[in-house]
Amino acid sequence: MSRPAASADVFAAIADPTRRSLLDQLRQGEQPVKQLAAPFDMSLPAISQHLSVLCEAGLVIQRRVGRQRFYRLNPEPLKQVSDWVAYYEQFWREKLDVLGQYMEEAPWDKT
Amino acid sequence: MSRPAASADVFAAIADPTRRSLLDQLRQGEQPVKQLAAPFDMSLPAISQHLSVLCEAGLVIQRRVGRQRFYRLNPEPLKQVSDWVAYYEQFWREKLDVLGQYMEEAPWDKT
DNA sequence: GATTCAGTTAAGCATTTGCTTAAGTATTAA
DNA sequence: TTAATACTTAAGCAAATGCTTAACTGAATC
Repeated sequence: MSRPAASADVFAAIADPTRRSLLDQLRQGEQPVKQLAAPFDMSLPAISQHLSVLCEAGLVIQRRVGRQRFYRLNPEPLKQVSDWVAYYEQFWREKLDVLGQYMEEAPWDKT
Repeated sequence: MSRPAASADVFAAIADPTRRSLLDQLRQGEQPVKQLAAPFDMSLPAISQHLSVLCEAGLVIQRRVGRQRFYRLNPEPLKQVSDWVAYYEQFWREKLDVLGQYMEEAPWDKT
């Protein structure tokens, strides 16, 4: 595979809620910066900076069209996160199973 | 369910590699701080601070036994991460599928 | 050519983060 | 009771982060 661009830490990239929102928004497809920035109460440079963090993490890819910059999702690096968290999946499943049983057996306050 | 303790941001908690290591280590079971700290080239207070970040995120639970503090994994909050990343799973699968086809058809350098 | 538009880059700043060493708190052991 | 153990908390600091405004670049339009 053609080396995923020396990616900076993906975990750090998705730590910021604004950046996660940007990724979420990009699920709808490739979009120019202005459109991506619209939902945020934040300056354009701030968004631009977030996008370049995502870019360095390999999570988005830039494409220039005239004076616009379209960004699109490149979710591949998220596999690292998925793989890491998958190890824990069994643990919390166990835990929820046990809790589930517990809940069934204990008919008091469940808030 | 008994409210997961007003948890601070899980994504931020797992952004730090030391903290991820601590969690990884805790998969082997409950351990006192000294044991958890052993593999790291870092002061005990530093580890203690990382553990309290994990604690605030609800990812570990403390138990006092004599003068020791045992920490154990509480992976439940990771479900947030798992759920979030799951949305992207389809995207990168698509992508890898396409890439896979491409690779099969292109018998040149695959480093 | 001059202006507008889309966006980035630069500079500055307040806050947060990740560490350190030093000091404090329980608990056990001598 | 004194000292050692197993930590945490406090204080301080350098570096990183997330934002801002101002200045720049490059493409489209007038």
